[in-house]
Amino acid sequence: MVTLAEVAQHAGVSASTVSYVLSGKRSISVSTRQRVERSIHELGYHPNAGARALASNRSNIIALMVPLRTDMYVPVMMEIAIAVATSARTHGYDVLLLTGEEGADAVRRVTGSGLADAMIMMDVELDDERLPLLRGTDQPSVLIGLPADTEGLTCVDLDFGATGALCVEHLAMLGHRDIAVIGEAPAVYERHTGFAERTLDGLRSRSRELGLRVLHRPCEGGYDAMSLTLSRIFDERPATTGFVVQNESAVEPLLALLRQQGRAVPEDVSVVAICPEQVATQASVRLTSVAIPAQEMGRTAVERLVAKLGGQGEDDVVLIAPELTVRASTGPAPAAP
Amino acid sequence: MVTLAEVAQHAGVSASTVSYVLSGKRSISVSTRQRVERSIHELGYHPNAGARALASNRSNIIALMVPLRTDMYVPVMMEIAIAVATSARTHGYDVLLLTGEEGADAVRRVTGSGLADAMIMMDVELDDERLPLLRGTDQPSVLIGLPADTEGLTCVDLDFGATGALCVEHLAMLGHRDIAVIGEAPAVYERHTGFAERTLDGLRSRSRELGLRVLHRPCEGGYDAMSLTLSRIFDERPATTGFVVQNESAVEPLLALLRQQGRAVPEDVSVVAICPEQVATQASVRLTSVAIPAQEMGRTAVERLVAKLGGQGEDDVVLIAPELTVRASTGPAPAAP
DNA sequence: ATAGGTTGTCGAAGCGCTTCGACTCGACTG
DNA sequence: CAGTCGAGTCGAAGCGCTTCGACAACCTAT
Repeated sequence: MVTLAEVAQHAGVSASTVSYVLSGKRSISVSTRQRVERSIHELGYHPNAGARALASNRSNIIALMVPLRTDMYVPVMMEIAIAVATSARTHGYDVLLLTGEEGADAVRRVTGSGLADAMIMMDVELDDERLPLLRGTDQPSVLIGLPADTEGLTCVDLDFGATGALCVEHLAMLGHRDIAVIGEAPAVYERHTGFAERTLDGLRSRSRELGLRVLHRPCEGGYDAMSLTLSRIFDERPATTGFVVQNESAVEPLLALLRQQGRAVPEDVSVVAICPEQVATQASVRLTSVAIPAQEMGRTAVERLVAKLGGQGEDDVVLIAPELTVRASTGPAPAAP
Repeated sequence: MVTLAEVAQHAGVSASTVSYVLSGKRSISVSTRQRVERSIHELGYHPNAGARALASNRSNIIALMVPLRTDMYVPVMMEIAIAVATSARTHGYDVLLLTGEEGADAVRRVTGSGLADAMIMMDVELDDERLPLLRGTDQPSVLIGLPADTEGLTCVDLDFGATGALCVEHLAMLGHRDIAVIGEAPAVYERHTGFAERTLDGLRSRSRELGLRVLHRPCEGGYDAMSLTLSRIFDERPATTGFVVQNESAVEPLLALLRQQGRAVPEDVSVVAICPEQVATQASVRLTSVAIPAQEMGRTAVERLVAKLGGQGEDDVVLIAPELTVRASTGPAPAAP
């Protein structure tokens, strides 16, 4: 293993000079710099991470806590994780992958040991047990998701309130008056991750302004659950012509069931989904949808964190504006019979 | 930040004694151990990761390289990644998340800097550019996936050859004679990740032994591609009654199209899928399938790696035996008309 | 009683890097 | 021309930990 000292000797300078070439914290003459850089290259030198962390008190590692529940929003999570890893690298950081399993202990361990310089937490619950720890430490952190109390925290999330509003605006504009919302599984509401409630709040208050009738039903994914939910919806509100779907795994069942009942999309009923682009474009009907901007969320979180590490960022909440893409699943409401 | 020395002082012993309490590498009297442990607890001490890595030359970190392509097998990848992170923790390791983006450079960087003690590589291609590096370093590594030449490498993967064979055996046993294989997207075959070819090889050779006719067609997922592929299959082999599907995103389209054509599953045609459990159980027909054992793969990879780090493991290939679960999508072949 | 082991503890020497103060040398100022 | 300044470089002091050799203190076997 090549060390700084060997590079220094090879280049005929002192170790500290090599260090300054690497960090750029003091000026170095062009000739020296080039000589050192050539030695580094020739010897294939890589600074030892441990030594560097010890001496500088910074590890250049960002910890990323992902939820353990692998049964939900998995593609979105993965996309965020990869976006975090990729952007972190462009800022000179590596990413340590923590699962939610350890919970608050993981936070203590990582901050206590100096393993990571900062932390990104995904899938934050409204009243998360890890939040007091984050507030109590001087280690920078960014949440992806929105807890109940954001005081002293930096959060990044899609503006789910605006997302809900946007969906019903689109349907209202097309003349739909009776809207059904296929929500996430009841478990999601019970866990209070918040985003589902926020969507609903935004959607309801905009509907009220627009004079729409809204029926909300949580729904586990899959055909059986969807079938039951759908028949109940039409029992209760036969005039329903617009659907907003937030549960990815209910999308395809919904489309299949509507087809089966002889209701054409978008001629008879319109469907707006809140889901990743990929789901929207690969469904059996190309879906009008509000995308979940996973990449942007990951990238933004890293940028915020790096700013804080540089002493510049301040605590605040970044809500990403939703964008609705019109595809083939929405159209004008049918004329009343 | 609490240091070893502070713990030592608090407990009234020397620093080295505290270190030996922590590592257990020398015997310590019960009374001293208890005193030290109490001090550690009271002060909330966590060993500094950088200092430890520097002094011991081991970081207790495992690097995990995931593919950058976020468009494929994503849920499986995520499940593996989480299984790796979780198992690694039970062995005292943390996981560093690397994306494929940096390619071979990432391998050099991580091994060169001592950032990680070992490495797990997912989505290995048949002739991967990173393999020479892995062979050339003394850093232990495990691949998830199977390259062309496994000499000097440790690999973990599902036995895709046996998987293909198992699928056709099941169909043959039910009396099906004409089998169509809906393969992965052409891009997968072109990238030579290997698993798709191995499935096909195993499937073909077993079919030959069983006297089955096999028609293989690669297929991008989605409805349009599937529709085209399906009509070509029935044009060429009208007697087809058995399907093996390896492309997750073709599963639902296939079922929908068959339904639409009036072919009942499993009365008229049988479908076997190679996919994660979740896809099999959530599809519109509960699918007879061979599961991709993501958790087991991740766990096994970590166990292998930890064994190698302990100087015990040897290089070899671990092929996980496939298991076929019979559900509602396969049944006896219809009597010939 | 004495040589030889064990057991438990300590001190000190690093691990490879960053960073501070100090030093040299040439260029500029008044 | 002396004094001042900035640019460029070096030496040395740690960062917090592990680990080796040393050394008491005690036990066992002769």
